[in-house]
Amino acid sequence: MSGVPELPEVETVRQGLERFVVGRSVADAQVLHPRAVRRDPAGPAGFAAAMAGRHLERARRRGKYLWITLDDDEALLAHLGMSGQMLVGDPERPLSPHVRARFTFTDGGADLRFTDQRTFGHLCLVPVKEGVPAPIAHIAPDPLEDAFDPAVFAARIARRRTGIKRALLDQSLISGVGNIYADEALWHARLHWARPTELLKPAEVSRLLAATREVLTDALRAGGTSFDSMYVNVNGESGYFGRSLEAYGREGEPCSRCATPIRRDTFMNRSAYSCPRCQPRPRHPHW
DNA sequence: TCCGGCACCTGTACGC
DNA sequence: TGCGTACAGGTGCCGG
Repeated sequence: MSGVPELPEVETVRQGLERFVVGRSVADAQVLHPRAVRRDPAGPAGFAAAMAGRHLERARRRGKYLWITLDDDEALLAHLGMSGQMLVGDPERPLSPHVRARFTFTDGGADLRFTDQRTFGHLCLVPVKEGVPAPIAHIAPDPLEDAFDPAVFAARIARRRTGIKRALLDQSLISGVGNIYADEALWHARLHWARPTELLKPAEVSRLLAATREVLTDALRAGGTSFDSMYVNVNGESGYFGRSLEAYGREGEPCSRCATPIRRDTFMNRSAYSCPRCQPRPRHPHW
């Protein structure tokens, strides 16, 4: 199975869309699985009809959301979910079983296929207000955007009453951080995932933010796929699998700083990996 | 308003 | 071998 698209992979996809589909006009749109457009009030037929003939202007991203602007007021919004990919290639090639939506273009060139094994991803045609698609207006900027304000982030963290990892995963506070990079950022910042947000020192919050930016930036650099031809996958498969992770998925392996075995805890029916020595458990954990 | 918990989905790994 | 179950994950939604 290929990896979950994290922010660096989504950015790679955005760049691929910018290169291969932006500037072209949709001839025909097909929805092959209704769940792919479940967030679109127009439904599969309405979505497909509304996409036909549209000109694709720019590919943009916030956190793990992607959108292609269609004009000043509307955009095609996409989330890759757990397994989504955007594939660009020969329009005559056979349809693979997990293609959920397909777009052909008026120039007759390569088509665009949204494939998604586990169907957590989705597409929808949405209004844009002040440069942001309406359904994601509640999402905070991601830490690599100019719009991200560290002071606002710190102030909001201080008002929270929860654990720091939960806060890192809350897209309304900071977007684009998933389970993997949350654990990695916390390891770099030497903070335990259950540290109560309201008790974090300002220096710890800024350390965490710096670590978050660092892991995302490193991943972006390592995950940058080059697109040599139109017929490559516009996805981010060379993402975190190509890098060494310090905490995530390393239960029992020695911490690279202190050699203590990495610990795995159950967290939100999932996992949290940390170094028991570098990231000591707080006195009053917020599980 | 804030917070925690769960539904959604399917391929893979593992135990009996 | 084959079956059943646990697990992986982000996000929207619901209830307290």
